[in-house]
Amino acid sequence: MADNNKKMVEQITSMDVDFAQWYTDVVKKAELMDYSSVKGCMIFRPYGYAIWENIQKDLDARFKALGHENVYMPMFIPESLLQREKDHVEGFAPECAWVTIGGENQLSEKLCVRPTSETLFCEHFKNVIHSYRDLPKLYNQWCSVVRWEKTTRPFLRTSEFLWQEGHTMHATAEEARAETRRMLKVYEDFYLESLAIPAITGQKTEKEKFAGAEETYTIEPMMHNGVALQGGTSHYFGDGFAKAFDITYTDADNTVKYPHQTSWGVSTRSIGAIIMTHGDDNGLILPPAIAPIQVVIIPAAQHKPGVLEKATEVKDRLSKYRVKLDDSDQSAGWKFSQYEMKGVPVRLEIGPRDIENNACVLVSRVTREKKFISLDNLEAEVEAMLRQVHDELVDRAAKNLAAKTYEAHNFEEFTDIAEHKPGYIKAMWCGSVECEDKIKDVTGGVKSRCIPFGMEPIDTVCACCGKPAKKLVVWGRQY
RNA sequence: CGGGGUGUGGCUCAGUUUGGUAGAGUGCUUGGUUCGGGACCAAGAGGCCGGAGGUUCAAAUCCUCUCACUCCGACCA
Repeated sequence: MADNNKKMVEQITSMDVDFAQWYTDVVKKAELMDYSSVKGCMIFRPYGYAIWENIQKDLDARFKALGHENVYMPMFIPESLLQREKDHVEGFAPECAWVTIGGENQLSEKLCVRPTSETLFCEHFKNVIHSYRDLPKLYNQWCSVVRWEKTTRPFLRTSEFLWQEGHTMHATAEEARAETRRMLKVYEDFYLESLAIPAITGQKTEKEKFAGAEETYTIEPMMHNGVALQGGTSHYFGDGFAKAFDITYTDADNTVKYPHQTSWGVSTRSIGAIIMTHGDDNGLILPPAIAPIQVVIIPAAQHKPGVLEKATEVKDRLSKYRVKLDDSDQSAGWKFSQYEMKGVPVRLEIGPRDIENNACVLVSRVTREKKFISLDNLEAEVEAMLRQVHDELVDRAAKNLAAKTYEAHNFEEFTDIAEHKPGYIKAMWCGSVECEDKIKDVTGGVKSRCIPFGMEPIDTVCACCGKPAKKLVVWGRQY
């Protein structure tokens, strides 16, 4: 192995040449998805869907550990129901798909294919919440939603996408606010621990918050090219929907009150985040926690007696992991490239020479370094390398995030960075929509990502207008 | 929704300028030799050229309309 960084896969466009084309190449070549004849919709192929299943399992366990229960709501929303909350319908109406015909008859009321399910949950909450004893209600649903997008890209923006949407009702505003923040933390932990993606978290500005919400919180991972991806959001609704839907409960003091509401969601867009955060010119790199195949075993000289037997034995010893033994008759080199393209975190090579020495070879997808190990230490070495892959991915992503986060103290600095340096810009903000609009206008698309948690002010005046600053905001372009 | 690009065997594309009835590589199938970084030889199968209409003796090629994908904006998870 003279050059570990040599590009083996000619079919994938280099990231540095054309990031968008690289992305499209990877999702296709890694067999994550395919296009369908339905405009704006995509097919999840087995490997891509398996990633989503692992994400689901992981997140679902985190939700259930906190007491959330899964439910399933209808996929249609009658027009009158959607219109109950004014801001909400204004926000979503432009991207709704409508059903107007049932069978062969015109419907008396058209049905929206759900773009999100707040209204359906509220209609139901009205029926099941009567007493303070009925609260909190901690619901979640796994489903797909439809938003009639004008431009689509695999995983990042499709007309139909898969997600989970949590919807909760609480007795008090404090409790609902705490839930909103708690679920954002769940997302933050999930991104870091399971997807190996460190991210900035914080609150959305008024301009960027969810239609109908009082407060929106967000997790904003940065992709390899410095562009942001909204990775998940958590909303606090106050009692706005409760009032619009007339949801009330009788409190312990026998007074009638409105409950307070939250919702929060993560979608299949998170798969796009994985691809664009970790991938390289050889293809996908999957974090071990959600990789459909964590270890691929590739036998060398597999036709020679004893090799496949030994490889199978190794596979059995690693049964606590998701392991695949590829004994197809492709050449070993072909298999190496194939599984690198598909982002399998750890490759295990075993051939006659290794078997003679009671050894095998482990190769990390991140560094592609070969490590010769004794079969005596097999389990521990595999465990260590999987952990190492995860840590290296986190480390690499954190370095990228840090390296591409800049500070701007005035408008000239801001526009200069926006034009020349892809990434995040930390800058103080006066709180006005005018400054947000101006920045977006002048820079051609840089928007406020969030008012981040845990960052100190860097100045006293707004980087845009020079008036006294209220908040530090992280700005950037987004997918 | 505005601007660009592309639609030709499964995939990547040539052929379109100058109409003459479809080609390459790769993949696939079968047989053999190989096998530790995308192996080689041989023989095969597979496309009425995105769709509709028009011009013409003749259309992948020219004209009109349409659909899809893709990139760049605006909108959004």
